[in-house]
Amino acid sequence: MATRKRAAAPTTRPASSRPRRYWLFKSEPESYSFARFEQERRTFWSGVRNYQARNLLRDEIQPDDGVLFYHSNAEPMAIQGIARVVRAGYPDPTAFDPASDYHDPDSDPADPTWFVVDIECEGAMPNPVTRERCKAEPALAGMMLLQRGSRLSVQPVTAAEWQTILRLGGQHERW
DNA sequence: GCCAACGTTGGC
DNA sequence: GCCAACGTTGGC
Repeated sequence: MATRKRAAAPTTRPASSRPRRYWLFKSEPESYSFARFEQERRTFWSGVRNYQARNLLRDEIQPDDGVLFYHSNAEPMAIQGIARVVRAGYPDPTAFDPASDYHDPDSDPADPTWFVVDIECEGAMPNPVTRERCKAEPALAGMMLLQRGSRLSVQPVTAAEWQTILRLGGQHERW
């Protein structure tokens, strides 16, 4: 730092002034389905054990951001609905729970390795947007989800992709 | 720091 | 069930 001041300037802008961003969260329905999420209405997105995804959960994903809920390893593979981020990243409690499938004994509660965000259900797609449908849509050709070898379970979605998917899903009035 | 072995993800 | 792609681990 070039100079020292008694009070440092804020290093981040308030979340409210930041444009809304969009994300896609993958879940295998056998593990956690959109139907269950719809019933529960709110959940914390636990169990992510990949550093790239962790960085997004910890640093980038903010309240009011939009989330596409995608079923992977499923029939059909599809974006089933949308959610809204309601709490920014905080340490993943399952990492500290020896009884959890996601337990990570190397994660120190004083310096946590893994993070979650809270999301709230905004509703199912009237027409779930299948992976096949996405692949057929030229506007979605650049989607991370569709890139060869892409397997990030929490990934960014552009505003244009978001709008396209909501339109295809019949949800475009909502946001 | 390299890289081979291994484990996982997830579409097909 | 197969296997390509990717991430992690650990010996050196």
